[in-house]
Amino acid sequence: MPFCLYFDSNMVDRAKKKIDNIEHKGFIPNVSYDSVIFGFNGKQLKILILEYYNTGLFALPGGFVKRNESLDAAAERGVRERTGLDQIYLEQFYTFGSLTRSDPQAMERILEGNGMDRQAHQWMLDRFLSVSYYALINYDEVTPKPDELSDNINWYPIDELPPLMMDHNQIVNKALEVLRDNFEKKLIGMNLLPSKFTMKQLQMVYETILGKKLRRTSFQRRILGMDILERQEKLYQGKAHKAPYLYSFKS
Amino acid sequence: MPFCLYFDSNMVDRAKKKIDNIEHKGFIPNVSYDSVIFGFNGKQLKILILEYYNTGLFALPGGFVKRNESLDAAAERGVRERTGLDQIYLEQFYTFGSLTRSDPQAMERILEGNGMDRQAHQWMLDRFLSVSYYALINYDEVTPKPDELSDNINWYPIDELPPLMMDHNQIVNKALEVLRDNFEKKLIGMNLLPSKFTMKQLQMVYETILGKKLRRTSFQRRILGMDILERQEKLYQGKAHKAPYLYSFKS
DNA sequence: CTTTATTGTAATAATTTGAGACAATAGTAT
DNA sequence: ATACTATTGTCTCAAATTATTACAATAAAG
Repeated sequence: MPFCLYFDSNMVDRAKKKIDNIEHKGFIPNVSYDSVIFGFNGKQLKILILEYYNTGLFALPGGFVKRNESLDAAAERGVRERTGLDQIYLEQFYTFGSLTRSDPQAMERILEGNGMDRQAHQWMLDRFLSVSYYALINYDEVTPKPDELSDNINWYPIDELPPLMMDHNQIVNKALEVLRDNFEKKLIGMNLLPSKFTMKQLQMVYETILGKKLRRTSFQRRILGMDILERQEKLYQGKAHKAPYLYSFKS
Repeated sequence: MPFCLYFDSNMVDRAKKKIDNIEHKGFIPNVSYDSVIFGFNGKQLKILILEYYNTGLFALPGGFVKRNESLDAAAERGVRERTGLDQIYLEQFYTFGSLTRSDPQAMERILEGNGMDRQAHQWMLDRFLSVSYYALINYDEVTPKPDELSDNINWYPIDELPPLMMDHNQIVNKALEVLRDNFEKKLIGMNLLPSKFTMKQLQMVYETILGKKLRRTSFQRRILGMDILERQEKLYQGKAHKAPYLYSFKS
């Protein structure tokens, strides 16, 4: 079959645009984002994991960056679509770009499992760099929604994750590392709790994320000393002991 | 001029490869890296800045990621090419992806200034995400080398930077922020010094990066208490006072 | 009205950090 | 030779911070 071996730059432009339309659907090629969405159910730290149709493959929620969309906006859009929440605490933490991270075979299985045309989505089989974000959300406010390619989306405790596709387990580990590093420095614990919470709940969050027991009195004194909490009404839990105060974060 | 409006996927593949060769020269499109290369001359913290031929434009050293090269390897290659050094302390710190960061006009000036064909390098005028790294190197061991597009490469004190193109000033600011956050936590000060150094030199590094004076005695006690230094021979500087010990980092 | 588990805060002990003090030098000046 | 000067390494004691214990104040149950 004859094919033009030389074409002028005008033709190149047009061909490129054409191929972009066919192949990338207006997305930036070779770049994706993945998000590690953390929630806290009162006892355990959990993250949202997708399961793709008919494949048994588990993955982090993620997606692609539109040509006319900022990177942050793409990640925000993704988390909003999965959780239904606006105004999410979201932080970029690393960009993964090893040569071995992409897995075209797994991607093919996902396309097949969804009955999608392999050729029309060939660009998805290419190498991708993943810009990774973590989000902290209020577990109780969320009804997770699967994406177009997936069956299922569920909370998994971070120490009971299934094997994830590609390097997603590694991404989760890095997210945890960075979260722990940033947790005290940036005072972001509130994002995992409802707007009003007890000191005990806050302490549980800290203990779970830092992975160690904290002394109740020191914790209370330290947090109150930071002058970031506002004391609200008492919470009567119907338990036979002193009722705790509720607190909310200032500003 | 007639142009094929529909082509089968095989043709798409071949066309894409062809266009990649013409346009991206084997690089991943829409992704670049930039590096903030820090050095310490004994008094000031400096970074390496490029000046492009005939444009008056200043920029961070950077480049593109080859299709068969990991992201980290690309950044390492870049820093190695600019500094001549192997085994560099290099850390990825953020990926910049706003819609406004790319500046095709500036890019055109650079291509023109270098007498390069605008059409053949049109891909460079597209939108780019920049994965940014910072490097800490031993100032005295380096003879910086300009890249293919630039005239000049020079050390600039971080508080006397010229206006840089695109969002590069913002990238430097973020690098400084992250460097300061990581500095004590990761004990990376040694990378800015020769392998043997005095306590005073190390203190100067800490003071410069943290931006505050430290108490000599407390600093010495704290650092020695960390048990990360090995004491070496004394350094006779020909000065009329007690000679300091040299230290090196353990392991 | 006593008991129980938990909460809020104060008091005290332990540890870390700050700020001087001081002896030991390596060269210079006398 | 001897005294002088600036700097270094280390020690001591004070100040501040953090850990641990103690204890009174509940809210509901028995």
